[in-house]
Amino acid sequence: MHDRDPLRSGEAMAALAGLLADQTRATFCLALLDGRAWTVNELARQAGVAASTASEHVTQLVGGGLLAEERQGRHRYVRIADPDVAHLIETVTSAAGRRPMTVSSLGGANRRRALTYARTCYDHLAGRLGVAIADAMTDRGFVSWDHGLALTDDGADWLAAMDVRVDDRPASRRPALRSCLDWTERRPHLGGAVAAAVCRHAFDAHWISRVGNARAVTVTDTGRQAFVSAFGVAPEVLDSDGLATSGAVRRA
Amino acid sequence: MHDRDPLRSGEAMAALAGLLADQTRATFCLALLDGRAWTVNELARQAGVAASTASEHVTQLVGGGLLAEERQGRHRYVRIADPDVAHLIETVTSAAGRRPMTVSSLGGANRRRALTYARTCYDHLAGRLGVAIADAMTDRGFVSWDHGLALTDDGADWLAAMDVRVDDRPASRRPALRSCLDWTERRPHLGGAVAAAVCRHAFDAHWISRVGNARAVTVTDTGRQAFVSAFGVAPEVLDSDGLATSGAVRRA
DNA sequence: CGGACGTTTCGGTCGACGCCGAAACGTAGT
DNA sequence: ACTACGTTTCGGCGTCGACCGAAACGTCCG
Repeated sequence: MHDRDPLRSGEAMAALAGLLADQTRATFCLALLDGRAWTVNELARQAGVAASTASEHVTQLVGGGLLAEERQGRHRYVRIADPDVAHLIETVTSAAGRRPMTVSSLGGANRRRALTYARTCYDHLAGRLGVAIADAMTDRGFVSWDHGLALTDDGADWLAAMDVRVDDRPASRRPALRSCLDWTERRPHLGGAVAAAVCRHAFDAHWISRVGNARAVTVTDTGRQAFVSAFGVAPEVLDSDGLATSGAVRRA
Repeated sequence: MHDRDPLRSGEAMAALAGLLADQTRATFCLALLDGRAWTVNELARQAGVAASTASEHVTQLVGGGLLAEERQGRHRYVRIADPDVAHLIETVTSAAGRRPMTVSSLGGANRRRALTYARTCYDHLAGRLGVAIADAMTDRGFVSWDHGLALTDDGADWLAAMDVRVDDRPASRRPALRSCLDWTERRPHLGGAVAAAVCRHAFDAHWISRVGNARAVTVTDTGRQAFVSAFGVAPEVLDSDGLATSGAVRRA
């Protein structure tokens, strides 16, 4: 067994991918994409495994640098370590979603509905609301897709006018805007530092609030007004049960 | 065993990550990042496994949609299926490279040198040359990093003047420009459709040519002139043995 | 036709790993 | 101090999958 060039051999990549290659750990990561900290027990219940099993998995994920932990009393809270990891997980899931793979079990389509409306994706908005925001900002000329995704000058002014502060000097060169494929809408929504700032602002201004302990969020009445007037989102999109798929196929 | 919500469970993600979670398959993917088609035997030798083993791995990767195959006579050529897959692999490797993980074996540092100078990364340029091009295009105002990575109007004009045709309507919304972390330089170079067009043009114009059957490329004399005059790359960067790290820490 | 060569299939082996329950450990609250 | 509860450690079990060599299969070429 002659040792191989570590650069060409996929040692590190295989080790990292191996952390995501287990159904239970993958479920953990998906759950943690809501950006909040979960306890070991919560994760165990989410994935349907024993607490002892969950503990071992969490230890692995923390050891691999994917999760950061914070111990408080008898609780052990874990969350996604940093935006890079969130991006990694998003990339893998969206790649997985677009690939054939065995079969889609089609079950549980009911519970799905709650999540398709509006939810958080790590630290930004996703679901029909997230996609609608992306569309609306495009229509108003606040973001441009022409040469890669970018915030326009108008967009920067508009954010400043709303007093949305974008974290401009984060660690590790996080992009201001990123396109993030939405796995329910099958269309892109906005990620990156700007989208995170918008999401944070939406929570702070009580435009949206969490429902239950999942990723799902609801839009408040004031939020409804704000999204329609300031963002230019079509009102019917915000009907929590509307089947109108908004004005799709615009940037097809 | 009650079945779980397929949206929340990491079924698909675990399956996809599992394809990359094996050292041998990961090595295949890394090798295939040069963008060309390899035969099963070549991959087997690259990873140091038997041909039969390699065949089975290739079948898995093709079945998972990561690789596309093309059979010619008694040969079976495989290549990365599409730019999305290349992006996936790049994301995982760069995430793996920035993570602690066990230990870096530090061996094979010699062979590394050949690759640090200039190489291809799927369909664009990487290595010191790739990073230098990214820096130069930034300095000349052809790309902007302010609000996400974007090609400026000057950049578009400049490309047109050089007769570099960018594939503008590809499948699956490929971004025009992407930042791609370089694992030898530890700094970003340019990926995406624009960078692919530049790379293709560089080959067509004989600015660069492949050396051996690896990812490494050399810069020709005409290429040297072109990179210095048209791109504004500092000449010393193109010295194949120069230790000058260019004018680093510019966009730090 | 017959050999050379790239590829694939098939058994079979072996190690790695996910899972559990039971018991131990720590913290928090009564 | 005693109880409750979240977490962790430890054996042990079962499975999955990576690997190889040998043999079969195709294609190309002399």
